Amino acid sequence: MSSPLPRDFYRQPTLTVARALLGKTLIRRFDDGVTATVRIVETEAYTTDDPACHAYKGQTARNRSMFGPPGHAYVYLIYGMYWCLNAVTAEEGTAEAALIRAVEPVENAARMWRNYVGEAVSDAALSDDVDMAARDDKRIGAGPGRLTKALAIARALDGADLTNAESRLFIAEGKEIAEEDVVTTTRIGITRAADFPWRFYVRSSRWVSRR
DNA sequence: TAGACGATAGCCT
DNA sequence: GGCTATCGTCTAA
Repeated sequence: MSSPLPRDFYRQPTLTVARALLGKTLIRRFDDGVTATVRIVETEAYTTDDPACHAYKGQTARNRSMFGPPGHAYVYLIYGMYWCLNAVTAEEGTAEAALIRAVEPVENAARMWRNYVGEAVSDAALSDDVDMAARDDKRIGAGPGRLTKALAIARALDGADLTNAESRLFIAEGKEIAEEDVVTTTRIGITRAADFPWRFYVRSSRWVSRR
C-alpha cells in the first residue's frame, strides 16, 4: 500500500491543494480492519477570507478542526443528514480546507455499496458480482454526502490525521491528472461568493457529481 | 431558548 | 426544473 502524502503537501496554497488532490488516493480502514480505496475526482477550496467558508466568522465548536494543523480531516454534518469530508490546509491558526466532492472506487466497491444501502447485506453476500455492479453505481462516490456514507465517514473521523498510514483515513499518491483534463468552475450549493471559480474536477471521470 | 439556515440528495412534475 | 426531509449549529434575545 502506498504511503501517505507528507504534511507539507497541505501547506501549499489551498487552491493549489484542491487542484493537486485530483487523482490522489484516499484509503479508509473500517472498524473491522477491512479497507476501501478510492480516487479523488472532484474538490472545492474554502479559505479564511472566503465568505462561503464555515470559518469566515471565526472559530466555533464545529469548525475547530479547520483551525488546527494541516493534513487533518474536517468532517461536518450538513442539512441534518449528510456528512462532508474536507482536508485541512494552511498553518495551524489559519482555517482553510479542501472539500472532497466526488471519488471513484478503486478497491472494495462492494463494501462501499453495502455501507451506502445499509446493513441488510451480510459480509458473505459481498461477492465479486456485487463488487462489479457497485463499480457502476454512482451513489457510492459521486457527491460529498454520498462518498462519506459509502466510506462510513462521520463525526468520529473529524480531526483524523490524513498523513498517518495507521490512521483510519489517509491520502496517498495516485494518478497524475493532466492539466487539460482538469475543469475549473464555480462551487456548488453556496449562496455567498458563489462566483468564485474554486471547484475542480476531472473531465474524463464518470464520477463527477455535476457537470 | 427560539428561530433561521445550511459546502445535499432523492423524489416529484 | 421544483420541493423538502432532517437536525446540528449559530445568532439574537
